[in-house]
Amino acid sequence: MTDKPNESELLELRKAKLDELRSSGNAFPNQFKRDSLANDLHFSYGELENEDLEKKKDVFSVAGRIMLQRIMGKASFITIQDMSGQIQAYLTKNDLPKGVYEAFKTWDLGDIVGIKGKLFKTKTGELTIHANQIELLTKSLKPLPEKHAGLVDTEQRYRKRYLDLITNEDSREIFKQRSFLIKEIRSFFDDEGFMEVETPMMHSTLGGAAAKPFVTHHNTLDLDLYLRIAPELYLKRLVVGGIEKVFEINRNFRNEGLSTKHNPEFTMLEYYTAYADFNDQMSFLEKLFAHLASELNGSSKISIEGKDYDLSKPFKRVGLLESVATKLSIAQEDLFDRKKLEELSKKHKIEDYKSYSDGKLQFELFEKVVEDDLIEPTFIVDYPVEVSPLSRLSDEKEGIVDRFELFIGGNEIANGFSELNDPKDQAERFKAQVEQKASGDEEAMEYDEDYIEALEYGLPPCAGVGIGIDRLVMLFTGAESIRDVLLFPQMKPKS
RNA sequence: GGGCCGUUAGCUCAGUCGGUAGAGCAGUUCGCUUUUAACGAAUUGGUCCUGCGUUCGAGUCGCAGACGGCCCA
Repeated sequence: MTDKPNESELLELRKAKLDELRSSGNAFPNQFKRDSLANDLHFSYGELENEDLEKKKDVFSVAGRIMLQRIMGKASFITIQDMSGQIQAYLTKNDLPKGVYEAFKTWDLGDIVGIKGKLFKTKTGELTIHANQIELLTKSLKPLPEKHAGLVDTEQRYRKRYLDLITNEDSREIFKQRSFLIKEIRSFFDDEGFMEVETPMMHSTLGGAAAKPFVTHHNTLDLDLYLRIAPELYLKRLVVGGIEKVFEINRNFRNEGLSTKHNPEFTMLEYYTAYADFNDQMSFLEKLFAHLASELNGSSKISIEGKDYDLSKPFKRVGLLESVATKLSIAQEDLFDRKKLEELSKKHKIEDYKSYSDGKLQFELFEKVVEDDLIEPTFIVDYPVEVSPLSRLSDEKEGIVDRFELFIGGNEIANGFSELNDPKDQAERFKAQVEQKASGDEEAMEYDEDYIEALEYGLPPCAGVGIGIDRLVMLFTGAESIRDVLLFPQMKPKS
């Protein structure tokens, strides 16, 4: 937003204050050194009494944004906020250098200050820094949102996330937890002997997931490229290359609508383990989730929709067809009867169902009727091969692949399978994808010749998993919208 | 794409039946040396999202649009 021709009175006044600072010296000093964070002081000295604090005689320097102020004639309290939390400072005319208190009184909420002084406790027991020095480090020109309610307007919270972060502790907490979870995931995979990699974000061949892509253009190569929809095919090339345990945490881009569960760019964890199968990966996921819950909350329990679930217990495992048949109170065989399948598809409003294969219809029905009800952590297994072009065929079940998806709280959280490492089979699956694309499926993959060649050198038996990090964070923080776990969710520009 | 809801001061929100636009916070001025959503007194501040229409008169009613939220597809 640019300033309007006739700027508001508030802005004008503060700009005048800043101009005065400019004319009387450096308005944006950069020399102040902080040695303490608010919460560290509370932690280290919060329990001490005034006698002990007086004996210490330590001088601390803190810095942060003025959030609250209680100004009296010759003494004031202000509350400043830094990245750790808040601390109160006590300023008196007599204890500050000449003229500083008078200058301070012209400062505003939102200004960023540095303070030096000793600690003491007020008569209500609040740890406070008694300033013998205070310096205005950055003048804030725009007024902060309301001090009690904070920034409430959802749109503004997303568009001006910095204001949301300044005023809403809940929001700060979610992003701290997000950072913590990702750090824990990294250390978990590190401990398990995985190597983290980064693979291309710009792909010349589309693959690794069923999704519509974004297209961009490289000028000097004069080449259209896709923003990646998944890193899968590159990560498996790395397994061919001998990185037998590999993972990547990075962005994927899918050209789909926006919703409380979808953002066009989102963060995905994918990992691949050589000499493991999809059953091993389900066990591994159970271990990962129990670990994350206990590291984040100190307990393996998480709360979903007001109910507690213990992630240290094995998750339920249910066959996809079984779940659909149970939900619809029909026999599983009915899901192989083309006529009955089409009737069900029509009834549950699946578009274009006539052109879909049986397996695709079974999968679509599952998504329509079962998915939302999978609140308790549940592995759905036995996926149709038609919707799993990169998964290894089951040794026992015809038309079924060694694949699972993990659902918690009605959301798909993870997708994993034993990897298809037969180059001939993979080539045929790609061809089928190309045919589907030709017949109008915008989400189908392209034929990746280079990947087939990699498979021809030998991909060891392996299994891989993808986890949507944003949805994982939603799960662990209880956020109801993906926008609440993304610092800058996609928004339409305001004209 | 469809339905419902929202958009009023910098922020949080009222606004009755269509009849001069309101409060709290923030700001400004004054007072106040242990306050803490500091307090007391005074006071400034409006493209009522945009456009068109109905009407003597629209924040309010109608139509169209923008942006956002929720639900559905």
